[in-house]
Amino acid sequence: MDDLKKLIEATEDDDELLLKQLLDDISPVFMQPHQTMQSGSGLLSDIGLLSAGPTIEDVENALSYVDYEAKSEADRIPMLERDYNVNKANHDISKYTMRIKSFGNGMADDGYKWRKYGQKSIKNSPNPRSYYRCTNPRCNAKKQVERSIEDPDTLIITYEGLHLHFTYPFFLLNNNNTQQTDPPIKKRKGPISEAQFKAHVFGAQIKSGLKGGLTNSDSGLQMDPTHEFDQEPMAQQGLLEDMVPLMIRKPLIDFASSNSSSSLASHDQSNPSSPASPNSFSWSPSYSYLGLI
DNA sequence: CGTCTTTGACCCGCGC
DNA sequence: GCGCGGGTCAAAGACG
Repeated sequence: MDDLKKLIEATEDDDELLLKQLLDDISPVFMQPHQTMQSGSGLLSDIGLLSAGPTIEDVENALSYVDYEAKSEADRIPMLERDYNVNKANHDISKYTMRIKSFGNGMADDGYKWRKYGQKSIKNSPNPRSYYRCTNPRCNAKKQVERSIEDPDTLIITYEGLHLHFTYPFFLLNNNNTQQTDPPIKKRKGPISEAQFKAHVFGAQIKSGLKGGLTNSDSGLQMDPTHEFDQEPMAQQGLLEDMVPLMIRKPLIDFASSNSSSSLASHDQSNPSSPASPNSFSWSPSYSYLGLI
């Protein structure tokens, strides 16, 4: 509960708008996915389990998609090592663990802004693990990064929770959403209600997680250039951002619905140079907060 | 001077 | 019940 409270407090007041958008997005489209959602009895219950996330299958598909992309854009994902691991507890994935080749540099930089909140040395490993949290107060995403013991060039990155960056941007696709609000982010003022918060998260999860089922893989990447993307220096190094976002993007394909977009990205991104260091890793928070929802 | 990172302390779940 | 180890907090420091 405390966590929830904190999160709520952390949200900004323009969240209401965002919430609305998110809620609007909870359309059948989002729900169609895999069994995780459908099988569940209730939407809420499913979500409560966090099952709203993509399934392994989705991830795999997405990754294969990545490969595909790499061929056409050789420079974009070259450093990715396809080898990846997906941890999942049920059918859903609430956490992504992947290994990528970091050719020496800060490959852990996914272009998003994360705030490092801890670092720990891992037993039997000379390499410390770094903990990152998304800087956007509305986002509970966390990320962990550590260097592989066996291969120093390999980074093990784990994303946990839904990263808004991975979701919103993609909803802009096709439609010009008229209302893109991009609310300028103000500093938090009033907290939103718990219900709102949940709804918010809920919506976000659904989006991002959404499943995959989407069939068209192509659309995943085609986002409308007009939006914030243009300004977003996202994939500078093509790393996590390439992977994770893609994983989620692909599935989203049709979600054009949204409008949400917004801001999040621009907000955090203002600073192109990302803080991530070569060995940092980050992950995000998560569902646990809602845990309950 | 504000923001972000560092780092040790603290918390908590888990296995013995 | 206790110790270990991973995850988080938060004060202090570094940096721009």
